[in-house]
Amino acid sequence: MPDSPEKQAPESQGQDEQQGQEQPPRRRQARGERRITQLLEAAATVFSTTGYTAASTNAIAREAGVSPGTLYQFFPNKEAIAIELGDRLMHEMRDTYGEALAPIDPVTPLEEAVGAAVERFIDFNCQHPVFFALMHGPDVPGRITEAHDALHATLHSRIEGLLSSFLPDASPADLTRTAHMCLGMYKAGLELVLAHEGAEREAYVQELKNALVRYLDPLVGERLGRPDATTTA
Amino acid sequence: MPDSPEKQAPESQGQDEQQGQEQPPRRRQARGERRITQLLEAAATVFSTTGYTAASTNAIAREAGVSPGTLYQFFPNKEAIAIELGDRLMHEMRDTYGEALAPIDPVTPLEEAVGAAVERFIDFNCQHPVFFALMHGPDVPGRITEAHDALHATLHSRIEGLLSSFLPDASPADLTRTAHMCLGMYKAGLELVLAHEGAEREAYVQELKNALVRYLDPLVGERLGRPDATTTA
Amino acid sequence: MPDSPEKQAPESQGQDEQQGQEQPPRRRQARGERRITQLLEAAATVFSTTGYTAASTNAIAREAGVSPGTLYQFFPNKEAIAIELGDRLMHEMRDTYGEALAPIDPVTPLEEAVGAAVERFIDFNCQHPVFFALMHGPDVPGRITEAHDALHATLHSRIEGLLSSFLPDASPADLTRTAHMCLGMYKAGLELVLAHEGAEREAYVQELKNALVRYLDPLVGERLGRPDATTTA
Amino acid sequence: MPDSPEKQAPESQGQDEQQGQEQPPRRRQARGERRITQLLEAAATVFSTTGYTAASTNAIAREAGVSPGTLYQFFPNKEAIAIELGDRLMHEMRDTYGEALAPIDPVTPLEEAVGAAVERFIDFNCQHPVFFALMHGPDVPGRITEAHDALHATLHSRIEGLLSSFLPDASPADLTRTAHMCLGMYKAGLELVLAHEGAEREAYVQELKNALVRYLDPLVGERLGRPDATTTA
DNA sequence: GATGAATGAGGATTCATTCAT
DNA sequence: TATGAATGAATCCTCATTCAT
Repeated sequence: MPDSPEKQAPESQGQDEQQGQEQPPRRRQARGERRITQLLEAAATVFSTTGYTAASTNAIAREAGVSPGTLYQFFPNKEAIAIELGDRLMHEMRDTYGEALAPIDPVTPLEEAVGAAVERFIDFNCQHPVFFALMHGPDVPGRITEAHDALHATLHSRIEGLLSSFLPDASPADLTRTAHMCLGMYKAGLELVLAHEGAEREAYVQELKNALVRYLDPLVGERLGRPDATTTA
Repeated sequence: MPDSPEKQAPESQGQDEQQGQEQPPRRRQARGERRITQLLEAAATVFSTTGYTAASTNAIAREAGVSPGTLYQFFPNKEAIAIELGDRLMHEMRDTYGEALAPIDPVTPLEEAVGAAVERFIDFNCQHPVFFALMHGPDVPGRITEAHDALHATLHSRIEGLLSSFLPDASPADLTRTAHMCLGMYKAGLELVLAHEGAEREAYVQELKNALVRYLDPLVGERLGRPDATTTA
Repeated sequence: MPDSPEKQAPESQGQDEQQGQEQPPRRRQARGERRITQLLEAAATVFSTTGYTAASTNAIAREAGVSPGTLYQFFPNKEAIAIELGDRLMHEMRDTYGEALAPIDPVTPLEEAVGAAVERFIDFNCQHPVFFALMHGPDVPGRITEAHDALHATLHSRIEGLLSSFLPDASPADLTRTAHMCLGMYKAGLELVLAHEGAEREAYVQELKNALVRYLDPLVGERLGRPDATTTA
Repeated sequence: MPDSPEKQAPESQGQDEQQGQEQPPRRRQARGERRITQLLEAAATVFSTTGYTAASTNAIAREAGVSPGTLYQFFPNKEAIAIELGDRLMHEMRDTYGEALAPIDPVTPLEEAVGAAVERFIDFNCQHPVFFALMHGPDVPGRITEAHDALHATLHSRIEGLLSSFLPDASPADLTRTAHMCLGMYKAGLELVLAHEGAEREAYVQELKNALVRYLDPLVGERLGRPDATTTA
């Protein structure tokens, strides 16, 4: 993991520290920050192109136009790159869409909320194709991968947050489960959406929305005193 | 499929070498057949342990207790192993559960049909953990892998077949799309199911069933002139 | 060779040896001989296709339609195959063209003799493309290869024989040297001839003849009292 | 040529690391350059020992005393090594003997010119035994190898250049053909020369000269108005 | 920080050869 | 004889990582 924002010792060799910026060490940080961004962008490209497992650190360095040594000056290994990349993605998602996946007015109809969330989710993926690669991660279920897991956890908690306003009475366990199911459906749907184009893609988007709305609808029945809500419980 | 084109299988062979020696002149094929089975079992283990991408042919050979050369006498490469493995899995699924995923009596309620299919699907996966690894395949979306694709296609067509009896009026395109969605939901749900145990696992099984039933229910409402389409309860 | 050529190989059950051919053991030999021929033909194909060094015994066996084990029943290794192949080629050459490369009437003009020899040599090569492969052999000069050397020696002695009638007064050492030069030029020319087609090929054939005639002409000058044989001095 | 595109060679570097450090910032390239030289020398040894086809990259790395990985940092494969090696040989030949194989004074007698060229050619080969290995290349005629072809083309064009001053009136096609023949004879003769030692070697050298002179003599008859031009007939 | 050279174990795959049947 | 399975060392090449400069 790259140096956390501060944490940045002036290190050795101080020959160009003369010009009086208010924080001379900042300079260093800025350059390092640029390198990191550069590397992460390269990693994003490589991950989405070849997949996480098959991606090589050398390939990432090459794509970034730096030497392998440089890469290892900022990241201790491939995993760390993925983690940081996931982190930044999550931050960007938060910055772009706010704390919850969608601002939920309690009276927003479910379809609308789900529809908006799906749209945003897909948009985000189209702008950041790595997202998909990281979310699927190394193709083994048991193998726990920090990067993948962190991303997953973040997404999960966001969805949980979103759902909690729709399902205020659900038990935590149920909420967690429902959020997992939604995330799973999201991922599955996303794969189908990305695999198609044009009208067919739109059809899959709609299908994903349908699946989610229908899945959630019976659960939110109690909201606003809807009378028919008979669900699994 | 291993490259030797004879394929004169002694009929009665299962996973082990019990079968008697009816045809002495062809005994050595039997040894090869056994090796193939053994290699495929080893591959299954390795694939499920490390994932398809990270699995190495040497690891498979080692797991099977043979030399790398032996593996290559039967399979030209990793992909071929996966293909054959997928093939055999599909055959076994067919042998176990019949041509369609479930025999569908037109009056079978949707829940029942879906429930049974899900149960079987999950059972099958528990008995053949490779299935999961093969279904997820290499972690890149674009990269087409024959093995993965073949498996996918087979599953998809089976689901389509199953659905077609429920949705006799759906257009082919809709049917295909719906089947894809179901398969995606299946896969997503399976991942969750396998990630849990005991009661929690059961809860996820139920959740998967719910998701599928609710997704499909509005589509099959017209079946048998049901006017009210109220399902889950 | 009583076995009909159908390839019916009943293999290891010896009940049909009763019918009294005059030499029962002959049977075996005949079959073996056929196998050997078959293998040598396959080897010829593989050698000319991939070159001697890159040719593999497995490939030869496959090309011959037999198992590797069978190949090793007749030849102890790749080298032995090449040797036998070279041997048979030499015999065939002898059978086809007689003991010397050309029947040399002492009054045959040099051009005619050389021309005929070149033609035959090239014809032979076109009918037996392995010849070229074997003659070039493994691409190292020092590495002594029995097959290649035997072939070379045979060719050399044939050329020597041919030359001796033209150069009756040459010392053995000179004769040997001249024969080596001729063989070298032959080989070099052959390579060029084979690399071209049509008219260009013919031009190279002519060029090869020219080179040889001009090279030899001064040496045979004394024959028939030709007066002009002044060469390099 | 090794893949690093900078190539900012400090000019004065020979086989060893004498040159001073004018450009400190680029010193590490020098190490790489040294490695490349070292690898090429090792390759030269291996190629001449085992032949191009049988040479293995691992053997080259071993001979150079480095790990296989290091070799691949500079060359993508065996072929590339051969190409670079051939390139450097051609450059060295040019540096040593000038642009044409020999500076041709129009009045130089043919024997003299050919004799000098042959001497140089053979000397060069004795100092660079790889040359032979590269020139013979992979032992299959059809298989085109860049390295071998490049070397051949260079040599051919040099010979063509040399010949053109002797045969100013020859058509391009004839010139090309004649050059090919000369090169072929050179190669064949070289093989014989290298296969012998002492006086016998000298005898072969002489024989090669004879063959070439006699081959070319009738073609250059017209030069300087020599009236006696007796050619092929 | 930055470079690029270096590593060596490990990847897939092939091959000459042997062996049980 | 013939088969084809088996071998294991050797092939080429890649990769994550380290290190001297």
